[in-house]
Amino acid sequence: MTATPTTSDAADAPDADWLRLDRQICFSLHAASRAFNGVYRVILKDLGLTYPQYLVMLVLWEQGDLPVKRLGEELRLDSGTLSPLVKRLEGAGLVRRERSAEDERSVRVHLTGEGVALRERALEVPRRIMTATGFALDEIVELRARLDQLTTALDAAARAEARGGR
Amino acid sequence: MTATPTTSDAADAPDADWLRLDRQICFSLHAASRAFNGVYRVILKDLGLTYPQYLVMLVLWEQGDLPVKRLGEELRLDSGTLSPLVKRLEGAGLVRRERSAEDERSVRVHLTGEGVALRERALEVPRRIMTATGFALDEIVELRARLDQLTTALDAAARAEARGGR
DNA sequence: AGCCATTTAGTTGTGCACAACTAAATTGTG
DNA sequence: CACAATTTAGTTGTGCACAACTAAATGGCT
Repeated sequence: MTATPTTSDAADAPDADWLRLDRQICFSLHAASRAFNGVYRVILKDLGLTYPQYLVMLVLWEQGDLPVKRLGEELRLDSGTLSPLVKRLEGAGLVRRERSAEDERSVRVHLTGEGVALRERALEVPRRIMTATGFALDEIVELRARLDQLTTALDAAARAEARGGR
Repeated sequence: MTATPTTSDAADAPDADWLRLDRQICFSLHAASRAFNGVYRVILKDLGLTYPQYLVMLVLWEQGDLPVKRLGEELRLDSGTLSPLVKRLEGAGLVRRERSAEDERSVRVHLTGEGVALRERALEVPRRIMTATGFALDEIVELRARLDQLTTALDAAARAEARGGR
């Protein structure tokens, strides 16, 4: 925004400006994510769930019992995150973990009666979140589309960077 | 999106639909945040920095030496996160921590020569990130504005929820 | 059958986020 | 001045994210 002596072309601004801009972009996303997390934290406290635990329960409510592998695919999380998380859900009595009979490697996560029952109390959560955002439904949907687009591009780029480097 | 027997008013869809929508919204933001983090992780590995450490360095490069308190305000982080993070930066030789003489409570974070020097190598980071997003500059700026708007609303709502509850 | 690569969970270690708390210095007030 | 409230860092404990690794089961191949 400020006048820059080095160059006047917006697409090729001085590095220092890019660095300042970068601070604003990456910080914005980071902050938004944590702010969202904070709202969910407050609202979900009633249910005794954390935000990632809520995500797991949403998938189970929607799709029924699943092996840990499938849960990880749905949520883009690996076993290092899911294993202890699911154990905590089991400790809370919301799910059971059962080794599959056909494939002994696989562990299927089942909702307990208590886990199914919790869904009733969760039904009010989305509306409270919507209200908290102050956004209209179509704005949310559009933002979501853009974020998904971003995620797809970033995932591809991360893989490319990891491979080719530089 | 599917036909719903219970009601036909979009603004008052059945709770189950809202729950499914919620899963999509909160997951999108969560995933985008982690995807962004992943790209930064790969790119910053060369510099020996994590994403939050990079944020701290950006603030210091931009604003010069600051007390921990001010850093926390800039980044929306508390001492529980910043104290160990800054110590790791100190361990890496990038900053020094010094108790203020005027106010013994305050600890000022100073860039070392090495910390200042690292800025040169960081100058290429923003362009690589921009490329990774696949977004044009104006798209990024617009997304950023929307995210900031979201953060502001969410922070206010979290405070309101924490107080008034329900 | 015997062997090897793959798949699936889990474990370990590091770092971040945040709540709840402590300790020390400072400020305000009677 | 004395004392209570506030400010500033730091510590502790819990949970998430992810890399790197292990262990066990499976499937394919010769």
